[in-house]
Amino acid sequence: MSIVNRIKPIIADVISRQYNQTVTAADLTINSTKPEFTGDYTLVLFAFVKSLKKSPEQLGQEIGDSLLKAEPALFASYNVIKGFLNLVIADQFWLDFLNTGYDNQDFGKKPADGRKKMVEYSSPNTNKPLHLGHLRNNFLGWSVAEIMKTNGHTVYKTCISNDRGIHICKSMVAWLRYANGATPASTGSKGDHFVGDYYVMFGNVMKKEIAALIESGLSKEDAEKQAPIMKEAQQMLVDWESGDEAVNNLWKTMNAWVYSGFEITYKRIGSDFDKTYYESQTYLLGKKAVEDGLAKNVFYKKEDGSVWIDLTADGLDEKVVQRKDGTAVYITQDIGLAEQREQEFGCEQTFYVVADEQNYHFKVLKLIAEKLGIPGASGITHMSYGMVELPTGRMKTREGTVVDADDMIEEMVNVARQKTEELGKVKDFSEAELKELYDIIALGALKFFLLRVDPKKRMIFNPEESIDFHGFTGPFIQFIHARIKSILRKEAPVKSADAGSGLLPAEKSLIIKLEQYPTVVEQAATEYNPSLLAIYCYELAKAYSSFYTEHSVLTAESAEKKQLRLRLSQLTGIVIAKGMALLGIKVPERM
RNA sequence: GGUCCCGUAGUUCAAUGGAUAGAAUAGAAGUUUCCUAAACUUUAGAUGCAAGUUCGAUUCUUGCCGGGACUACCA
Repeated sequence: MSIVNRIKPIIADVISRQYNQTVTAADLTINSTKPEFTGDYTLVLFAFVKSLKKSPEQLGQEIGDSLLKAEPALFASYNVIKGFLNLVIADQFWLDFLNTGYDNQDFGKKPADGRKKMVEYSSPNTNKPLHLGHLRNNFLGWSVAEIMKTNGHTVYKTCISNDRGIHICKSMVAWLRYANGATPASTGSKGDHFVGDYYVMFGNVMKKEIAALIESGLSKEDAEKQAPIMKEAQQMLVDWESGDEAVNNLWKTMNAWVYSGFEITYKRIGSDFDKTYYESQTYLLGKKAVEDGLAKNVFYKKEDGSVWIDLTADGLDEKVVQRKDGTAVYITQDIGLAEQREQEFGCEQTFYVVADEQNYHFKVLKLIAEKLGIPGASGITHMSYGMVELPTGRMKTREGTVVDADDMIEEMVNVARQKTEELGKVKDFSEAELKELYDIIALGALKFFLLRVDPKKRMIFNPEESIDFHGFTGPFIQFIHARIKSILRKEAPVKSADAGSGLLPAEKSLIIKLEQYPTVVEQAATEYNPSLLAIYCYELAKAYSSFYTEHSVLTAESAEKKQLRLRLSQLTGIVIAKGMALLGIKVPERM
């Protein structure tokens, strides 16, 4: 149990008895003591001033005295400043914590609780390569899943591949028209990029065709409807749905190209899935949901045959759930898929890692699922995250302002190589070792950059300035880990010896930070927010860095101090490695 | 028009209603005979505007200004 959770009931009990009031642990506000004051944790007293009818200063003195009396082994001293009771935890508590757990590889890990969760993330379209926005999605989804696993849950990672529809037909049409049979192999390009180029080409050609039609006298609206290439794509979608063999073969071929490209990227960034669903296989599931909804009078049919749901009572709109031609719309497919997955996995909660532009969509989705009485409907959770933008605004495929994922990674690797060569600290590394190190640093920098920000918030990526390996970055934390490993290679802590008596400030700050790790993991899991863990890892590394500069480990003042610092180093190394692993970031032995 | 989100140092990000609003980076000044200087230390710099609730507001409420998303028989 964490120290904060341990002292809370003690304090609540002391207050309750002393003032004859019912105060529970949940009523207490306990913060880390600000560095400019003396203390480890601070109780905020203002909340009790009114009900107990005493001044904050007096309250603080009385509670502080009682705590020292009640738990002399736990509280060393206290001081009261304004409405804050600053508590100093006894050194012996911190030393016991360190000496019993300094080599615990499972620190922060909870036992399995049998609760099942699903995280659906990544979910790409198979008509273009992944970009920076997809990377945020992939890193967030993967990390949240791993954090929840460490928090004791059983987690399934899934992916829905948006592999059919008009957007897929667009790249197919362009390929048919202009490729002359070219393939990724014949052009030496990566499959997803190859197909993506034709998707872009489609847009360019359509723009020209529309312009020509407008020139010949058509209105903009009509021109957009009548552009020949668009009509071809629409016809192709109809053909695809009717099972046309040629179209289906082309579709299979081009999707296979894209998947071969995705596989390379996924492997490199570490994304993995327990199950991948394909829209081409699930898009008909919505039909059953529609019948169901009509039978339950949740949906209603208009004269033209289209099916709707009225959500105005819930503050939303009327939404169409099936077109008049009987085909399913996107949201209905989602309902069908949700139902199927519930039957397959039976998770109490399903996280959809999808950008916040779809907030409305998921509000509607959950409402419909609930009204239909689909099991697990209440567990539908939109893990909404903000989009990644450039300093110039939103990334747009058509305007070529998209930051490609593969290019991005490559550039980070180049910077990692350049910096590493400049520093010249790993000249004895083999080619393979260097390559691995560059990847670790490059992806560490990229993942940390995207994960350190609160997922809910939009973030700006500046290509010129965002690639940094100094300060609040992944490579800084990796560097601290390498330093720790360098010490531990020379000498590791000894199991038997008991270490330390008093704690110096830098030692204590570090140990307090270490003790918080399980609490941070738990919080990151319940709030599904990896940035809490990223910030924590940085603060821990920073605390170690200051400690390292101020005190020598291997040539400590005494054998006892050396043992203490070796243990501090070892536990810090473990927590950094474990914490970063939950973000999908590896840490090197040397760098 | 309607619904929702966001405005914090030059820049990118923090801050369960609590102490003098924290970091990083860019700026200024230092630190290496000593476990890896991708480091450490010091310094300067910010809550869009106006009211309200509160002992206390970056946080809650309202208005204004500025930015964004959604509001398709698209996915």
